Amino acid sequence: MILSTRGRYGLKMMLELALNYGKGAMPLKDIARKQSLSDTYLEQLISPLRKSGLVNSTRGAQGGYELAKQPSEIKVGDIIRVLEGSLAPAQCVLEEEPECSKADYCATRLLYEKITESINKVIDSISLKDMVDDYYMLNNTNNKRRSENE
Amino acid sequence: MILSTRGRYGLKMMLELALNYGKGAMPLKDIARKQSLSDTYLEQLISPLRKSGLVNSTRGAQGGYELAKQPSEIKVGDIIRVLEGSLAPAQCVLEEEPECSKADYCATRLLYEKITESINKVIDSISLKDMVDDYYMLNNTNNKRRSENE
DNA sequence: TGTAAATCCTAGTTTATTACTAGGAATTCA
DNA sequence: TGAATTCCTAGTAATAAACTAGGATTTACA
Repeated sequence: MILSTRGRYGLKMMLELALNYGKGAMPLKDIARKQSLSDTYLEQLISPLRKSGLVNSTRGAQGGYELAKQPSEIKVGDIIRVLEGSLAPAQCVLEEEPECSKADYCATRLLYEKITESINKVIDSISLKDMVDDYYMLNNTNNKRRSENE
Repeated sequence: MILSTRGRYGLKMMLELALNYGKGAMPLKDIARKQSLSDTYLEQLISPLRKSGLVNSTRGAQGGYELAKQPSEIKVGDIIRVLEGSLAPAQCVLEEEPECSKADYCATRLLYEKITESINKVIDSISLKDMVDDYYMLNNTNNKRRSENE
């Protein structure tokens, strides 16, 4: 499994905020309830998202969170990198000056670089807007669960 | 980090065996020494590789391990999947009948499927032979460390 | 035929990471 | 003022990762 709950729950949260985009602040408890997740845990995850400028918060009663930019301007990669760190297969790919003390390290590093590049290409090409579009597409054609549930 | 030491050490081992391909069995201690890794730990990793038919073993004195197929026939993906399991971002991608109880699960699942597909494309297109070629290419142009060291 | 060099197997142990929970301070609207 | 909320720090419990230990089995070779 590449993503831990941090990344997976974080993506769900951000999708929820994207669905709510333009409708004002959404309290964390609402997000947690909609996704059946622990709100105290989500609190831990949304904190770095706020600090990295992806979401804005409003404190106090009637407060909550909202996206800091348009959904189309937030890439899945931005979210994942904040919550999981870089999705590299090995440390050496992340270093400025990787010390490949043996040549065979480099042969595996080439591989790791190719994997990293390929993952980044995907997660940096998909925005929250794309996910919202997918969401509505799935919702209208395959099922009506959301409207039934809520 | 996508790969744990299992995958990373496993790849190193297999690259070592690929470099030794055609020269008979190579004892695990030699591999461990060349890669500066614990041989008792590598023992644990090579066991599933043998059981999955990627390496053959010869027991007893003068025994060791060798690739069960030509390096060109062993893909990096074969090795990684044996040692790490499938590189999927989330469980639901691996399931036959993923139960997306809410539609938004599906929107993230589409994303996970795209990531999975992209990773598989890379790791299933690179063989041990490719890595060996990279190894010699790096060794001849960038450095001579290996020949100095051994 | 004995011995050293190997693989093979099972079961531990330690360390690190993940996945949370708890409690309370600060802020803001009604 | 009081309820609803974010914000912050520190803990804890559970799980997974990264090894280690010990011994049984096999085999080449002197």
